[in-house]
Amino acid sequence: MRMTALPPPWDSVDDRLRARGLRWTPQRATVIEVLAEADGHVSGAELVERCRLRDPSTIPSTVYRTLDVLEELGLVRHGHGPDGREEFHVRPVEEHGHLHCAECGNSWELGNERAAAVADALRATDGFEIDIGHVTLVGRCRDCAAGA
Amino acid sequence: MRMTALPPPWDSVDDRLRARGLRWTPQRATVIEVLAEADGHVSGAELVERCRLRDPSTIPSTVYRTLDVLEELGLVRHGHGPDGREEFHVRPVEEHGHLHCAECGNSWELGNERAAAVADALRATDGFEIDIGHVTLVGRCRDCAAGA
DNA sequence: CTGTCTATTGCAACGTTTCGCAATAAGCCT
DNA sequence: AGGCTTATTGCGAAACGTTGCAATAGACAG
Repeated sequence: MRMTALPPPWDSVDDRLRARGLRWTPQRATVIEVLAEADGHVSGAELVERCRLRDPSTIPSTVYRTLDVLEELGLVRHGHGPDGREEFHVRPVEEHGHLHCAECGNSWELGNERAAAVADALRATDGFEIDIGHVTLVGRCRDCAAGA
Repeated sequence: MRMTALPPPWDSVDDRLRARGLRWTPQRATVIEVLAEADGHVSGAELVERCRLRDPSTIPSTVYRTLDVLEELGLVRHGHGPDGREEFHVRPVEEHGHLHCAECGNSWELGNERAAAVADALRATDGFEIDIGHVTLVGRCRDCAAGA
């Protein structure tokens, strides 16, 4: 039924799972297919919904457990949006963070170099290596701060 | 039934509510009493549980709604723990952040001055005024980073 | 003290995510 | 192809929060 082969890094997931004593199942294949088409950010609920589109018998807990496994393989990373809900970084091409303005509600990405400045500040004071992509930093953007 | 008056800033909450056209109710009094004894950090679930101890008829949604109101008055601030769950900063004596090591699971507070370094780094690059207390920064602590 | 206005409550249902457990089915060996 | 082992699944329940709505009850004016 599948017309095209999955693009890397998704093409060899089945072998990588088996190499670890884990198993390749149709449910996992569904999640992988959805992820392969979803580069960027997706919430857990979105992922479940898209899987259900392909396979109406999809069970949420299976999706979440598959995501856990894929995170161990390094294929996705989970983080948390401004409201604390789960958010998955798919195929993280580049490390980046997220900013969210509590006043106007807008969000921005925090690119590599600028994220590095934050990471450096923490490393210098605490020796702490922050995972900048894990949480959404909340505060007020330049414009809202100026207006208040 | 209450033996002692509430300490500031809790002593005049009723008047401050009324001054805004809001109301002083027994349910809100219960939440205030619990908060007055809980300086520091408390999760939403803990707050509900402690309220239920005083008043078994406590309803969760009422507690959460009261917390929203108190946040508007500036008496509490909500944030998110490493797992994204809600966490309330009660009577924030000093602004501070939180660090959590994903490897060893320990957590630390990020005091005023060190938090300022992070805030400065962001302000310099984006003009973004971070609310450092809102989220728990996740990463690896000095020891875990060294060991890996 | 009574009446009016509307903020708040209680309740029930929902959304997101996690967990335990018994049944199923991958993977592998012969 | 058949059998064994155990990773996964499906399912139900639970934890944490949020939301809509009708009923209740603060606050204030007269």
